[in-house]
Amino acid sequence: MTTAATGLRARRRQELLAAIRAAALEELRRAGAAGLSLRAVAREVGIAVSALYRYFPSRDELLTDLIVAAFDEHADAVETGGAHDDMGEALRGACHAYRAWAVAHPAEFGLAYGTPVPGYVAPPQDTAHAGSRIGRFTLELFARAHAGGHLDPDTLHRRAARLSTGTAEQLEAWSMRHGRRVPTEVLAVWLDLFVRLHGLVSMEVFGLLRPITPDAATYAAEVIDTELAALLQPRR
Amino acid sequence: MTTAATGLRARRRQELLAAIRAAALEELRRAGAAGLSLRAVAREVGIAVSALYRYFPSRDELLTDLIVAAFDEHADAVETGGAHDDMGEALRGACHAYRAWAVAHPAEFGLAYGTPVPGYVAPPQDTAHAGSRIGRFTLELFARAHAGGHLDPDTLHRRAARLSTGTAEQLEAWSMRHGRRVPTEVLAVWLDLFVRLHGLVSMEVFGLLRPITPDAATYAAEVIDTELAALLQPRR
DNA sequence: TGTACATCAGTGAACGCGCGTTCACTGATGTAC
DNA sequence: TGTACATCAGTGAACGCGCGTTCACTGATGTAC
Repeated sequence: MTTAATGLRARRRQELLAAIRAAALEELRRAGAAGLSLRAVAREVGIAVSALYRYFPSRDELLTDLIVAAFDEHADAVETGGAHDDMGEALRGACHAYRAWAVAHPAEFGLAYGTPVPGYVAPPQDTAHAGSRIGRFTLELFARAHAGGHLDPDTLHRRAARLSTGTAEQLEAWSMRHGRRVPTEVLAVWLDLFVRLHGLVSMEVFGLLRPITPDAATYAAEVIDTELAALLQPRR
Repeated sequence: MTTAATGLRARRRQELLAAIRAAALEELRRAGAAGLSLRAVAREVGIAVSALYRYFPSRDELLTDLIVAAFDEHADAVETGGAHDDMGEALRGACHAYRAWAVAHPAEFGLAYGTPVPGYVAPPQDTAHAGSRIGRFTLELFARAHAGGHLDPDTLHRRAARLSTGTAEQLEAWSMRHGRRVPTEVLAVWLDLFVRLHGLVSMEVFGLLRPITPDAATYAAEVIDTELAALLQPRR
């Protein structure tokens, strides 16, 4: 007799899986990726250690799961933040969401984008898709902004003037691989913005900005404004 | 009877200390900061574990020592790279040295600037001085470039227009603390460059650029060129 | 609806391991005279 | 220069601990008839 559309066992399994993930995140925050311990996770959930092996075949698989989840949540946040019809608002929203999620989830951010965990290599087939979502989404924003004539031609020209053929080829290969055809200099300013934003956020999250600008939120807003002002058409 | 100006014991002590540091770096590369183990270090040096306690009172002190050394070596590299009379060359050299050292020493870079080691907090009085050397040196370069009229006034004006009073106060407090009086917008473009450069380097070192631009060196040179071109007086 | 059997989730003990730190020790280096 | 003593660097065993993973088990959930 099936008790419901999805059986009692299946439902309990989902609940416990969620509890395990939550406890693992807690542990990640407390002890870091290298210190994440199955026994501590089990203790927190209130089950035997060995029960974890019904959910994850090894500690590394649990780590991979957390990494993929971090990428996905971060991408969800950026996509939500970038959901505007006005292109300027969309880009601003995406940038601020990128930062806001990272600041609110430093441990997950560090896990996904920080010092690699030694002795652990994330299997690319698992993480590649989730890890590239933000890149694909923001590139799509740039493509739309460019198509709509919102990008400043001077900025594009200046960037094109410094673009090497080597970089151009790599950028084009990447965008092709993700099915988005876009002028090369747009790809270049897209990556430039990304790099700057990531530098800003990782310096803040890892505490490197604290001695200089303790109130990093204000500074972050300025950097995003300055960068977008240089990128977007002055008249709008 | 003293056998030399610095006694036999003292000399041996220095040698063994150097060997311990070298082995600890090796271990850092292999196992990461969280996995750095005194026993493994002792094994590699070929001494008993307990002997390490004659050199470092605890594992954490050894970590602190490595962090300070990383900051210092990085700063040495940047100061050497920035040693030019021509201000453009000096800034370019410093930026490239910043990146080159990081790419050549990924483990040390990650230790100093990456995900914090959980359960370990570097004592500020030990790391603050070494950790701020690069900031102080590059700010000095900016101050000289500005004094010599090498910074592009348009860029400075544009940046000043977006500068909040909050950020301005924090930046000025920092520069005062390090005894360098400089116009606020110069401080702002200095930090902007720093953030961008750090984003570039940490994305490369942590492998985030690999899927996009596998040949990161070429892209890095472009970013540095683009940024400096916008910063420096067009005529030179 | 009721019964007999199969599946499967969670248990608890055990394995072998490496860890940081302490401590009483020994033998070599350094010092006073 | 030679001797007696003090200092100190390195040893090796021991401590208590937490770890990932395996395995035979039990009892509850699900299925077939």
